[in-house]
Amino acid sequence: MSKESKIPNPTIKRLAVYSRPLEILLESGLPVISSEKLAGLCGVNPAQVRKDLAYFGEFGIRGVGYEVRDLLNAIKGILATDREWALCIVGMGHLGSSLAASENFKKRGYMVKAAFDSDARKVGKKLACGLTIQAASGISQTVRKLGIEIGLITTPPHEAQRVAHLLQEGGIGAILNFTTIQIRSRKKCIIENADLSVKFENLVYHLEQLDKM
Amino acid sequence: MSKESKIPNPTIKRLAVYSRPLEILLESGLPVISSEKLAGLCGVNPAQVRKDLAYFGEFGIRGVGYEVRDLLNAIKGILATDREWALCIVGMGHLGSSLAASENFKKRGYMVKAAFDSDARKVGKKLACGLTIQAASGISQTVRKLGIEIGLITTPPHEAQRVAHLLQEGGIGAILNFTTIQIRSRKKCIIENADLSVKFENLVYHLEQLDKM
DNA sequence: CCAGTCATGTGCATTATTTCACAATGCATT
DNA sequence: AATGCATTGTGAAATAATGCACATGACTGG
Repeated sequence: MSKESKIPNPTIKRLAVYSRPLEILLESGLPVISSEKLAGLCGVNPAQVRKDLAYFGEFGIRGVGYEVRDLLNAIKGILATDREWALCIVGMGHLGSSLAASENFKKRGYMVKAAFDSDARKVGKKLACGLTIQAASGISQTVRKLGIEIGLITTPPHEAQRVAHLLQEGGIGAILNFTTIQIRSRKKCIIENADLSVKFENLVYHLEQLDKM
Repeated sequence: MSKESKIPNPTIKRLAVYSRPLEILLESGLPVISSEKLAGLCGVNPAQVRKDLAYFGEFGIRGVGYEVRDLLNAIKGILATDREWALCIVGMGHLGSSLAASENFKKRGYMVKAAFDSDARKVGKKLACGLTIQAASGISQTVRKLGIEIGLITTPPHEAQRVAHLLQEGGIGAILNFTTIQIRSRKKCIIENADLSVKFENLVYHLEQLDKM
């Protein structure tokens, strides 16, 4: 139904990247920036910047550039980061706890509404952010009751699939999977992987290539 | 000089993904797996699996599949994850600390050899992993002395560029940048970004698209 | 009001990546 | 040894993403 002329996924990722320097430039009071300057700050091609933005409308002024404030607002609107999102975290190990504690997320409107763990010894513990760790068995119920939209999975790999299922039972819309296994789902639910070790191995491969030369 | 017929980067990332189920399958004792099954486990196309592997040689047996043990070893060799790598972490906030504490990394051969912070109140503190937090000013020296190959930057964004410079001064080979800004470098140094908020915004954009329908 | 300058928006060529489809080949069975 | 079956390895087609190059439009100064 939607006419959406299919936006490439890399474009969405880059919009997020563009928004970072724009935030800084806005604070520094710069009124206008060219695609060339912005591209330089983000390490991409200027034509790429213009094309990415052009998917969503004409935000620039020919011969001048883009108004920093307007462009940033436009991007926030496109990415839907101009509102709050309700989150939960499953798996209160080192990573899960550090995410729960992060002030950065809250600042960006990602509100951690619940924290779960399947380890009975952790359940009931109070986190620095004020939340109390709940039993993983109650995930579906809590997700539904609190209207949680995004779930972070930071459990050991073998629990990830089961947890994903529980989250989906609760009607969650998106999952960010930090574990090393791929989650499979039948329900309509967006699943994004954030397996750090993939990043590491990528790095290490390229390092090794350099060494060989 | 190297004839390397240019391996696509997505291929490298997928090799890492393939290795996860293979590790599990190896433990479970399965001797052989087909590209179709492996592809299913990883959520990719079977032809993709075969082509990815074919870049590096012929690992399969026609009519049979791939021997799990051999294939896993081959992938580990390709990715260079069959040896230890020396790491340091700069920025001992929530994220940096949780990475330092992670047993997973150590298990995979990523050895955290040093931890830095520019906050004088944190310097000298002892971490659970046994390391003592050092002053950021000593980064170059320590990196060089300990032969550290990979640096993780988990500082606030405005410190990232300066830290990257210090790491490079120490002769580091690769940087994994967790901050929201892009690092620029003149030296030959591999820089990979692991900005979590980009993942979030991607998720949120797609969620919003679904809601609109 | 006109000419000059600058930077956007975009059609098109190029490059990169994925997927198809099938020939080649190993194994099991007779 | 020959036949049938299963699954690889791989050209070639299809799809996706990037980058070039230039026409277009906005602002400036005379």
